[in-house]
Amino acid sequence: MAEFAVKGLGGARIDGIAERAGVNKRLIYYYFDNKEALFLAALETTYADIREAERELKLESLDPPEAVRRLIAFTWKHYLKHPEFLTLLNSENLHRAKHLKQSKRVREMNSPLVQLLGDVLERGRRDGVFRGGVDPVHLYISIAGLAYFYLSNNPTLSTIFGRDLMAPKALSERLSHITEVVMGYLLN
Amino acid sequence: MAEFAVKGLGGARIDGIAERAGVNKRLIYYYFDNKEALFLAALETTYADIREAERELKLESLDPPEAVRRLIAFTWKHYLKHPEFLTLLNSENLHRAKHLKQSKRVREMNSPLVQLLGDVLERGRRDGVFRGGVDPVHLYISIAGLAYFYLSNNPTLSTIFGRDLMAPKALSERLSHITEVVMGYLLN
Amino acid sequence: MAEFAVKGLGGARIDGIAERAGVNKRLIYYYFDNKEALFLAALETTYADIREAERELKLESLDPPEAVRRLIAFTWKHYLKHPEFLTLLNSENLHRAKHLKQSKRVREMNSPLVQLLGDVLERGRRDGVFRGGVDPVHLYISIAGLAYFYLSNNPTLSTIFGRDLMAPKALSERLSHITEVVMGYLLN
Amino acid sequence: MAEFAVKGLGGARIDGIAERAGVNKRLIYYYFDNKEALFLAALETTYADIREAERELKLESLDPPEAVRRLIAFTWKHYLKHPEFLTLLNSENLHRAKHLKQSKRVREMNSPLVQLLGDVLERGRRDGVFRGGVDPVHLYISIAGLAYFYLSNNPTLSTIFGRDLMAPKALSERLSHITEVVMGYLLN
DNA sequence: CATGAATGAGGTTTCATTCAT
DNA sequence: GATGAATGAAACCTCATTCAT
Repeated sequence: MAEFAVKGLGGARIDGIAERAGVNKRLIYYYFDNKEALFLAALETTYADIREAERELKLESLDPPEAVRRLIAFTWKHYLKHPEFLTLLNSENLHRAKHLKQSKRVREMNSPLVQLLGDVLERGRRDGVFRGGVDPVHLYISIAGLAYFYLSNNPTLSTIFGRDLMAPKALSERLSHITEVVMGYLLN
Repeated sequence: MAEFAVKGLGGARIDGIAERAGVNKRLIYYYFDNKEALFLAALETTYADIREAERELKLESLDPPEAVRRLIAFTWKHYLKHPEFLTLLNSENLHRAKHLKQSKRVREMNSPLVQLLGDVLERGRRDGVFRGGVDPVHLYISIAGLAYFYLSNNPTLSTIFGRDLMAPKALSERLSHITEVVMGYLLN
Repeated sequence: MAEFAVKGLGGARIDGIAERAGVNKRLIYYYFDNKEALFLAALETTYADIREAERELKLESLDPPEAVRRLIAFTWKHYLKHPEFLTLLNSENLHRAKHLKQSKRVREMNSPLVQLLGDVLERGRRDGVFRGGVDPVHLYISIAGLAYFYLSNNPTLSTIFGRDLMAPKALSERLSHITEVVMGYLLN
Repeated sequence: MAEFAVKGLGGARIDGIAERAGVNKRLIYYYFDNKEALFLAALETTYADIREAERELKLESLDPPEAVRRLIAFTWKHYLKHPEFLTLLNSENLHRAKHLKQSKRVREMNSPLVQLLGDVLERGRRDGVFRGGVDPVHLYISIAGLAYFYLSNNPTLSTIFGRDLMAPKALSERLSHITEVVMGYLLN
């Protein structure tokens, strides 16, 4: 995962993976058919990790605004703690999701979040605190995008803006900003 | 650009580039030192393209809400029309912006947009239509992120959600959604 | 060694080396970092060979004139039998000894000959058979040079003088000549 | 000549030669058929240079010991002043004198030195100052070899002996040494 | 006399993968 | 379960040379 995360699928080296793993290169082929199968395994693991974490969220037991705030914070922190998730996804998108499409495992562990977010939005609308007509898929993508893009594109953004966007203060400001944008949009 | 966009820096092949360009492989080395120098040239060109397009925007002559809507639509359409910009940037971020940092050209053509967006936000606040305390850099990154992530991660998102997010209808819905999110956040 | 000897460092071909060695080209890179590292290994081996041979000389157990004659004959025969030593050295000198300077191995196996030759000269001087004031380093270089130049530059010398200087008779005459020059100089 | 001298025939680059000459690469091909023809031209020029210089020697007008001393000093100084001569010759020998053999020009300008040296040796023998039975070709090669090897192999020798053999003092000592060796051998 | 553009052949090196044990 | 040795295909890059003007 580390090798793929830092170098991408194409840039990763079997030699590098073997060394990081402390095993002989040949052993990798004992367990995995080829490099792409190994990549898929890494991808599946990162998806499993995030699904696992999502299960702790319990959005259904919170009042709607709090639930959304929690989802935002969770997303932000997970991406921050798991940069390999971002780079693995970028690699997979470069390959037009060809591995993901083959993966039974990932298809089986579909996220409950969109469903849960839909419920939260509906509750909020009924309570009169949220606006109506919000597509939970789009909102989910927006929350993800607001966090993902900032972190994934950090090197170019920091360079272009001449500002260290990974500094602790910049990071906490970003979380506040994302929360304000989403809540500002949702709240009546 | 096309080759780098589809395959990434590591995956692109000099042979492929030569073929697409209709020239001898050797000729590429006549003009460019090596693959990375060529990549940087492609990157610089895409930056030049977007800066060129930005100059047509004239945000300063519009009333604040209209100016923001225009910036959003511009960003969305540019990304949609120039998918290579997204993948080149992803490649560059995978390499921690190492080429960009070396590029005098890119540093010289810094975007006027953040400055202009700051002016628009200030005007809107004085007019009483926009909320105060908005950092233009963060808002700019948010607008970009809302569009970028949807398009760049489209293959995995479409797969995960089991929904064709590149269908024309989905695309126009996305633009509306982004606009609503940003305006919902900004407007008092 | 054979390939480097015949073609020089620049002219040697990895393909040629692989073929001579009867192995796959790729295997060479399994054991050696690159062409220059392989060249250094060849160079180190030739040095090891001559040092090994030098150890059999036992100059210290001979009377001085005999010791010098033996050193001359040894030098001559070693060069004659190991033409690759001459060409490898020429290559290395063309590169200003840059590989040799990096080589721990060669530095560690410094020749005992200069020391031994110094002892022999001193003994001869005390016995009254040799002249005094002879720098063993210069004498060593002279013995080497008298042999080396004749053999290394044989193609051009034979061409210029219109005389086959590699003919057996010419070779034995050369050894006699070198011996006479050195002994004529040394003996009182 | 400079490029060939520093890099050898194989290592020299047409680009490098063009740059040093301050002309377009194509122009070289206007005057010379190919790289080897250019190399031959360089080689011929260095030979012409040394023949030109030899003509100033006038050995026949000096008494024998003085004539030999002068030849030694001349050889030493010429090699020292023209290091390119040494490296060009080394290259040519690596190629087994194949260019030299083709060269009409070099064959036509055969050195008068061996003939002259033969005369000097004969005069010296008749005067009773020189030993008899000295082959002028071998002596000529010896004088050359004593100088050539020291200079041509200087990088490796300096490295092996851990001593800067190109220092001014070392150089003047070398000339003295060579002179002593040759005169010590020749004089009765 | 002079040059910028272009090229084919071939060079070193890399890399995923397999063999043999 | 584990490994050192081996390999074919292909990658990037180099270089002498020629084309067109």
